[in-house]
Amino acid sequence: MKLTEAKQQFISNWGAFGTHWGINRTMAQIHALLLVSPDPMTQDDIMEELNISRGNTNMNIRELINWGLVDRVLLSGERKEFFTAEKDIWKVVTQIVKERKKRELEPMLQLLDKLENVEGDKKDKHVKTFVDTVSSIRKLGRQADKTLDRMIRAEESWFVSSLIKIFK
Amino acid sequence: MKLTEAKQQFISNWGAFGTHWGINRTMAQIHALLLVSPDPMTQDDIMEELNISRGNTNMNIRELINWGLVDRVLLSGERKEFFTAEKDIWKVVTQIVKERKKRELEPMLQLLDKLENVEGDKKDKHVKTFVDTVSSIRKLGRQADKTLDRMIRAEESWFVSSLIKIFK
DNA sequence: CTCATCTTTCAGTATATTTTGAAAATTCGG
DNA sequence: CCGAATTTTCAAAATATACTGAAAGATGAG
Repeated sequence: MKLTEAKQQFISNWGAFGTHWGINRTMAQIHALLLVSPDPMTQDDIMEELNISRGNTNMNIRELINWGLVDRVLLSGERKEFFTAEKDIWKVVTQIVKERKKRELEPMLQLLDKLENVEGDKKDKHVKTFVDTVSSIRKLGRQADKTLDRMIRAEESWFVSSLIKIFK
Repeated sequence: MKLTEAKQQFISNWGAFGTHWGINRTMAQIHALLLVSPDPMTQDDIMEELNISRGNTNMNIRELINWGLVDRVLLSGERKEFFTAEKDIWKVVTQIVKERKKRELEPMLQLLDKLENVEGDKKDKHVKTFVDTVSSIRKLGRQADKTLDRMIRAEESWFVSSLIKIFK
């Protein structure tokens, strides 16, 4: 397979993959494109390569920057802004975990804490099932939260090094 | 907070949470409802509680069954079908991981294997960056795949017991 | 076998999300 | 500063996704 085709496939599949994870297609595709591009690219480069509008490109680049996955780069002698993606995949994963934890897990845990204190007689099976379910989700969630914290703090690749040895 | 309100909040927030993970709102809500319900429920119970149509209810229950998160239950003396959700949260997580691994991670790894063998001179920086990126994603993915396999096979709660001690 | 009950399907409709493109705002070299 | 180049915004349009409800299909008690 030729590079052009391979690149095409990578970008298109990464986009589809992203949609299963609550990330929109275009955002994932721009990220994929930057990941496999050796040099920083401009908005126009990206627009042309992916055949998308200026507005769409701009919005999604901004979102990628918010997620900490893409950086604005200023090249001397150039008026335009250039963009580049973090290439260290471990850092990418860490960054995504960090953001999703903050945006999704933490608020959910706060809610569960509150819901666990529902009024009512625990002998009522409706109350009991509710409290038990909420409580077990909360406990698992808290544990996941701690584990992810550790992972984020780890300098070295937790997933790729520690786990291999420990669990084999 | 009263049980009715707490239940309402749990269901509604679980639905919103689900949408960030590629699961549709209704499917997540039905799951949430069954998780906090002590007894199995019929389609009509679910329709009424969530104010959704018969067709929608039916489709989403089926999907939950496909995912292995909900079971059809036949109560003796009853003509109707009843539904119940697995309440052990660890099992729920394991089941979800298993399905998503099969549906998403494995096909992606197959693609990456193929793409890593792209034609072209590795001295060309475009080829090099592409191969390096694909290769590092593939390696991390393979590792995740193995780790998840181990997690799925584990009888005991890998997340809640092993990791606490090992990484503290 | 019959028929009332329950389940499934799916075309049409509604809703939500994404994308466009042109206009407004900003930036910076001269 | 000026004005061309560049970036950003956002209302409208396009697309994708989810939901409804009625009709068709399946089931099982009698």
